[in-house]
Amino acid sequence: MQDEHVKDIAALLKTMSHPIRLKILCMLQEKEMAVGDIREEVKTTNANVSQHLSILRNQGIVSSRKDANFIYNKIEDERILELIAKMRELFCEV
Amino acid sequence: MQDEHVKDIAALLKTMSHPIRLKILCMLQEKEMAVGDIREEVKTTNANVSQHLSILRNQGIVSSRKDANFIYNKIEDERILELIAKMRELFCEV
DNA sequence: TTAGTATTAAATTAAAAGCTTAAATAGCTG
DNA sequence: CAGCTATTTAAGCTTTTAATTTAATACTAA
Repeated sequence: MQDEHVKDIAALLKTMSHPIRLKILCMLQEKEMAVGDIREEVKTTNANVSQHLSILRNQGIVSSRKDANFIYNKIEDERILELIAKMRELFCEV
Repeated sequence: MQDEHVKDIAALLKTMSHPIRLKILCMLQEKEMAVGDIREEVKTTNANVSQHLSILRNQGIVSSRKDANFIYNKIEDERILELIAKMRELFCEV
């Protein structure tokens, strides 16, 4: 693995390494969700969820679409879906 | 994914998300290495490598054996090998 | 247009992580 | 034992990161 890859992947892992952000990514595996929906599950403030979402968007992991008052978020990068699936397989099952 | 898993995996990712530590883990995929060997490749001080290794050991990711003056390190957790292989496949190839 | 809801931005404060340097430990070898 | 090498630990300092609060913006529907 070249240094440039190491740098990029480290940055990706760092973005994913916050419990709230990781949980958001897990929830977004199944369906797209608005900020309010996410807030209910992770038990924090709207503003806090929004901040974490913007970190995920800046990394290119999550994308958003706007519909009326709501902004729906989903995982943009297919590879993240695969990576999380692998982590589930390795660390959650059996 | 339950909250406990989220917490554990987030901690694991955090440990792996430092460029030096990630590079160390990549190097240890192939063979065990002493602190000095690692230092040559990551361009920092012995003390710094040692500190990063102790973080990796505390997480249970890396184990060490002593031989004469040298301490040889290797990846202890098979799942980390698999996870890094997956990351390579997703983010480094093609 | 106004009230209400959802989202974002900015600023502050507190906590954690990282690097450097220097000192300490452990084991080999002459 | 004395000197050398490899590694670890500790202290001090700086930089990042996290969480919270507050203010601002955007849109909808009555």
